[in-house]
Amino acid sequence: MRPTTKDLAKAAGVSLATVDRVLNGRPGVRKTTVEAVNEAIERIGFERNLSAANLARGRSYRLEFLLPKQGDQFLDTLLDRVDEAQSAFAAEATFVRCRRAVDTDPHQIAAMLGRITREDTDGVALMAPDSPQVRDAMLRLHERGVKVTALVSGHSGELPIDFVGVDNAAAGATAGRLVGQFCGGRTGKILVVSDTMMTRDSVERRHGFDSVITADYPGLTALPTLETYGDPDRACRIVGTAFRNHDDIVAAYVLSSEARLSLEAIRNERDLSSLVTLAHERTQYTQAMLMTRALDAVIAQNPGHLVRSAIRVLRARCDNREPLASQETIRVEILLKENLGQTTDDPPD
Amino acid sequence: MRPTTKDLAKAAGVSLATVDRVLNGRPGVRKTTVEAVNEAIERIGFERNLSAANLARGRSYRLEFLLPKQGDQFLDTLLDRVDEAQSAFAAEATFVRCRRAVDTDPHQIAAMLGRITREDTDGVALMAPDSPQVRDAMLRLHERGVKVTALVSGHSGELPIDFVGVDNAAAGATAGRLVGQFCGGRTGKILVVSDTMMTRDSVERRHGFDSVITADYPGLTALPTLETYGDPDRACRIVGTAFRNHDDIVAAYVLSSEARLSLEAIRNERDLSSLVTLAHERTQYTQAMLMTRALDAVIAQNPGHLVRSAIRVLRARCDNREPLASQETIRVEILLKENLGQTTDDPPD
DNA sequence: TGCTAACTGAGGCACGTACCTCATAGCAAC
DNA sequence: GTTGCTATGAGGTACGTGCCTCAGTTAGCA
Repeated sequence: MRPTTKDLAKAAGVSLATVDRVLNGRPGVRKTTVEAVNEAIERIGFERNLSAANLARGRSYRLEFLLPKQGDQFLDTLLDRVDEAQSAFAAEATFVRCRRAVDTDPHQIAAMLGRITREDTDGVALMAPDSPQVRDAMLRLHERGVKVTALVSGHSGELPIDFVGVDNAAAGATAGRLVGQFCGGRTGKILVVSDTMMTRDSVERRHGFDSVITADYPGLTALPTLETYGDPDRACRIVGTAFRNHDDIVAAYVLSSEARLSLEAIRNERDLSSLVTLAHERTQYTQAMLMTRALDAVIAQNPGHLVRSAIRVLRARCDNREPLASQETIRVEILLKENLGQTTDDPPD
Repeated sequence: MRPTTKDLAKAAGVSLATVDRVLNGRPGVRKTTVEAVNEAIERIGFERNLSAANLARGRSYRLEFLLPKQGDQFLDTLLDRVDEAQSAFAAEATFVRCRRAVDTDPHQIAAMLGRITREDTDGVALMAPDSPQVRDAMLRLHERGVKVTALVSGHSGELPIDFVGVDNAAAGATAGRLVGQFCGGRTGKILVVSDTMMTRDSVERRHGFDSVITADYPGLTALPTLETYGDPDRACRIVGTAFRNHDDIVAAYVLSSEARLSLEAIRNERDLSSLVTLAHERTQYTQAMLMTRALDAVIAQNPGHLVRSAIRVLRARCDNREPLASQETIRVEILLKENLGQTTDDPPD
């Protein structure tokens, strides 16, 4: 049988009350006594029974995901995973809500953050552009005692705020390496397209991508990033112009999480299988494109893991614990046709 | 507040005792009453409080990992992860032990399995060669009421036994695709090396690899698998012979989880950076080789996830639940220098 | 020496579920 | 009407921890 607090009390030669004070960091215990209890913990190998603790505490965590409204497929999967988490974590007294910003306007998002209070929310996971207004609102929210973490895309500056997502510079570098290798010695230009460069993830990916290409593939040149702003007409126009200006485009890299718009614009101009093409995030669309080999590879992050990780980080913060860094690192995944797996939805944690 | 069993009893118009009988599938309840309770569960959205249930039940799971003794690095990481799991799952009344077969001999392993009883073990995760003796012993163990799952490498035949590991055919196919793409149109032979082809994972990887190479890269030919049997001298000898017999080797693929032996044998003959090289599993060695780009890519499976997944599957079986298939799929990971991450040890779940 | 403040012990209730016993109601067969 | 059976209710204890109160002890200080 595992030792209980009772055993611990006996072993440390103190009462249950004192054990309780030490275990829960409550005041009113002499230093020497604290040490005696800690020594006894080591000695008899005491481990808190989490089930009992949770039960007794009756504590609950009210968490909120705040996501952009734009309807790309990656976001849809993310929403599905939040839904899943909702029921999965309910058994652990963790209640997850999800709201989508009505607007991508930073002021709007900042205003939404401003309306959140400790009364109804313990923690917030936010996916939003990197702007001063948003940063400011996050900071104020944090000061009001609501725990905050950035999701998928980080924020500049020294914020006392966690980040749950991939290392986007590494993701970009990975894309760079794959494009470089897949081009196999060919020389020419690389088309780089994104919805917007307003988010930090896009900027970081671009940097990572460039660093590999310029260092190791002198025959390849990455063109300046084209921004579609989510507008199909604009996408076709600027992509068309790029192809007219450069007749030696050998590869295309779509930075942003919404690949479809950009890729379809490119497909208007060229047969995708004649180019080396890379995109981000596993969606119905990118999976289908991988299967037909119109896409050569996809750089992805696991949405389910993102969501669960954000929840774990926020819960840890609510308990004033440090989140386990190693546990919460999100991997940069590389997907080919061959390792997609059977399922449409994202695999495990 | 979440509804409790008491609320459920009231809602269903029955007593707590009956609710308990229904929830735990105990006999002595009329069909119509069972239905009434189930209806009430739906209606009021009752969810069992796991913490309370575990506490009250005081149930524990005694699980055992049985791993081969040979000391390759992948196995070492796996052992580390089992150690980690040991403490991580202790909070959930799950006690994990780990033994290493004293011998790789199937009879020996079968004998070890034969000695396991329900008295001290609820479930076993086994990593062993695919042999009739082992299969038989697994089956008998299963019949004795001990839950069994195969780890990393599966077993042929229709066993009533779970498998936790990657789809090795897909892993091989992924390797094939990468080798093909990285060769970038070059023609020649591919060296394929393994410790042994006695394990099912090696055989499946080879099949997957061949299927992609023959289908999509007619200029490349994969040579017959060289088996080192873990013997450095033998490795050097057979690899040397291969290079003497074929002067157009452009790539090398190491099938087995121990890459070092084979790669060093190859390094004796050629500068690794002049070949496209792929190996399996993330180890200190393969990571270092990736960093120097002596290896072009590594196909990996997450050891931490393997261990946790095996534990979850066994626990589910102990409770006569179905494991959540989607949750337990192990991904085929592709590692390049760029997406290794910072940490030496394996990341998250 | 007394006083105060900090520390400690004893005990109890609560959390939600599991599992036990015992009583009783209903029903059917003889 | 007795017996035997099943279905159900009522009530209890237990699990290990959190958190509370209150009384009692000790240490430090004037």
